Amino acid sequence: MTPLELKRRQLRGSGRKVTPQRLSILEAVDEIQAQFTPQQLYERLHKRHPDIGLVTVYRTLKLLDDSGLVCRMGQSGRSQSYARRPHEHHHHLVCTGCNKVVDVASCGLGELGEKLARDTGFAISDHHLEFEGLCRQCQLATPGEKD
Amino acid sequence: MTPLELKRRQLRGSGRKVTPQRLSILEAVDEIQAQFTPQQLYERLHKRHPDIGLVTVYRTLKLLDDSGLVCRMGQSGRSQSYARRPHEHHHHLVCTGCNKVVDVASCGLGELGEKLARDTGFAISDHHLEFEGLCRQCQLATPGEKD
DNA sequence: TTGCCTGCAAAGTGTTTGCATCTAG
DNA sequence: CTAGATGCAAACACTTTGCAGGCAA
Repeated sequence: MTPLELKRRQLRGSGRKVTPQRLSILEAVDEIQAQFTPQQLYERLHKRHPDIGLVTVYRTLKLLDDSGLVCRMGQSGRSQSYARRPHEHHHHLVCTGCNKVVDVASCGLGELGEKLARDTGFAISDHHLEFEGLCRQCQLATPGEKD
Repeated sequence: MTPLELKRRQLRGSGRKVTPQRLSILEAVDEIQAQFTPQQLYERLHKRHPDIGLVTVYRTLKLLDDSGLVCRMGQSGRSQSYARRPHEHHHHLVCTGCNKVVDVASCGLGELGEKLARDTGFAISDHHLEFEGLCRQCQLATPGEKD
């Protein structure tokens, strides 16, 4: 199955209409290694698809997040940021230099969660974990030099 | 040393001027068990100190975060939220019912971090961990009933 | 054909800034 | 006395919404 076909199914699977705009957005999201804001995705997208509006990007990202096809991250600067979503339960390792996002599958936090539940009486339902640091490339780059 | 005196020193210690507004804000922050937005803190503060403006709350929270006296959390709804900051390295357990924030001291993520560093080549500098669930009181409250 | 989707422009919302005034040190 | 702090109002930036036309199913 081609990647494009996969995306079609993912969209259909969440009960949405498959439009060219949505496919383009899904495709672009997959290509981006770093986290991105709606604005950034729009700019990138605009080169190849000048017909896609910023509003559609906003609406589609929210929709894809609801459907679990992209991952909403914290805010970057003043705006909300997103990243591609590859796995089910996962966490992130974010490069503070270039914003690259690496996915972390295992976290081994089950035990700590249980201890916390015992200690605090909370019924713990979820957790979020994020590591940050410099990726290999950014470590090699001259300190202070960006891009 | 009185709590008030402690706050004075904390402010002075970070090289800031000690103003009545800042003391009031620090005091109010300490009283709030849950995470809060600048707006919410302002409303609470406004009852006793009608002379403090919303802008000052924004500016002061940012300043206190820079000085490590409050803790910036993720965004709650559309706005940035904060919480009091009691320890050095710590994490949060947030109640999804009432927004109460419990601090978690130990996290035991050192090992996982080292493994990640080995596997990915990242120079990991920090991590953020947050648990969420229902606190005891919210579990007891009739489901669906808020407040 | 029908209901969801899109793009534009306008409206919202939370946050920041300019400036005159005030005050802690 | 001086640099930093405050409050107001205006400016901003990002996001959402209303609406007419378009398109997937």
